[in-house]
Amino acid sequence: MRMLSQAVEDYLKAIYKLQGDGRVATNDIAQVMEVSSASVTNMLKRLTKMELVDHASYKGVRLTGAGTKVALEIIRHHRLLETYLKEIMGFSWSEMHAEAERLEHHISEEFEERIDEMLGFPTHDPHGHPIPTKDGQIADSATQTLAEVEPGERVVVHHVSDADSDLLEYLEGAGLLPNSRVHVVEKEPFNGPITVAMDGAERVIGREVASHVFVAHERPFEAGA
Amino acid sequence: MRMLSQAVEDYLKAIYKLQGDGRVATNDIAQVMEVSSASVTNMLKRLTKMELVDHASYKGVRLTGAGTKVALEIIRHHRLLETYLKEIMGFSWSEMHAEAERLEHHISEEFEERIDEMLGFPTHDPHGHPIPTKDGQIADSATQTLAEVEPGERVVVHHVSDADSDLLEYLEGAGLLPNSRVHVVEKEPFNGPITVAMDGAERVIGREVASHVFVAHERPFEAGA
DNA sequence: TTCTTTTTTTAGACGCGACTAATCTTTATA
DNA sequence: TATAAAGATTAGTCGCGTCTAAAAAAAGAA
Ligand SMILES: [Mn+2]
Ligand SMILES: [Mn+2]
Ligand SMILES: [Mn+2]
Ligand SMILES: [Mn+2]
Repeated sequence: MRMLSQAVEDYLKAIYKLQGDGRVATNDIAQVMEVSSASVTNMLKRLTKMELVDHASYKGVRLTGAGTKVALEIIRHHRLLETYLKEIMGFSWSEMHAEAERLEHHISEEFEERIDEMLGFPTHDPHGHPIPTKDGQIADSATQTLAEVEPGERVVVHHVSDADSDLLEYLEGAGLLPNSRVHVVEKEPFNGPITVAMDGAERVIGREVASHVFVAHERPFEAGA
Repeated sequence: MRMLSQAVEDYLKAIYKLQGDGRVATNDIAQVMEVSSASVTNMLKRLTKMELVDHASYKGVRLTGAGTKVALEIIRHHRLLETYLKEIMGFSWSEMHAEAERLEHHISEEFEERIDEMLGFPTHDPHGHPIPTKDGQIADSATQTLAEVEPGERVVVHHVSDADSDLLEYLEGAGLLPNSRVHVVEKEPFNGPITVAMDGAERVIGREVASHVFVAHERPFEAGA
């Protein structure tokens, strides 16, 4: 396997994250990568030649087996790095993400193994995202958000969105991080605020915030594979 | 200050290391960078436009103040990383160097500060090379090698060459690392082997090896600024 | 000083990864 | 179903960082 560029790796990662069952649209890739659609088409042609994706003109794109493997490898780097930067080096949520976003492309397998070991082979990163194994296995994530939970129900935070680090700071302050037990006490109508209880203490949060908190009804870290 | 590419940073570092008093030759840069002379000329033109070097056609090149600052910043990253990788993460000599060579271009100032702090603000890397300070101060290195020391003299290893990691493994086994006290017992003529005593135990090493071990007559880490 | 060798630069090319503008294909709407 | 809008691709350009081959300049030898 020849050396892949940072750009190639980031495209594969983006496609992986956009790709559910079906195929991924050029425009969607352009949006998350913050480049023009023309740039995406150009890259897709090259990724196709490298047999990392399967692209049919005007019909979207899908990762091949090889492409998936690369994407998962980069995601593994990213999540191990995030965990290491936060747990061992004391980075904040926002610094941690930005740093991992760059370093994920530049660490060696040796480095990956060292931090994995130093962290005690973690299965999830600080957001609660599953860390792919070295051979490309990955647990699937909870899909229900706290905003969808009915009053009276008790859930456990599985993972949180990694999109907005200010939000993460807020969630940390509110105690809404992976593994927190949450009891939904009340929901105001018309997308109104939600009253939750954690460790007995009640707290009111907005519906918007709640929609970035993903929950499960059982203990989350036993749930996945 | 805009973002500089890895290539630009590595050129500046190479020029810094080649540059003594005078100017650096295109061919010498080409050799250490392992690229063609034409590539070097091309890069020198661009570095000149960026005001990082001062290049006169056919007359060699010198770093400007700004160029020196960048070079020292990268060298600081490199040496802090080497120290961190070896001391905290348990990398070997060869892995440590290769890893630092890449990561030096990709860590943030935040990362730099964290490892500096975690290491207790070291002044020298595992080779004994001085680590530039954040504001670009650097201690100068010893220039006498163990091969030049006369029998009967007692010296302290200041630093070792970082060129050959097999050699470093050997030096580590022999106990010839920075701060080791060495008593030169005997030197065979015609570039023959040198007998040294360390902690009482005698050992015979080749002249070639000895020429990669730089020594001082006083305690080295008190000597520099 | 003149010729030869070495060093450096120039000229022209290439792949990467981005861009804009124009065009083509597909999908939605009237 | 014809037309308009949205989505995707093509065409052409650019800077980066590399290359080889050829030309020019500097240094060394006769
Ligand atoms: Mn990235
Ligand atoms: Mn994450
Ligand atoms: Mn480097
Ligand atoms: Mn070093």
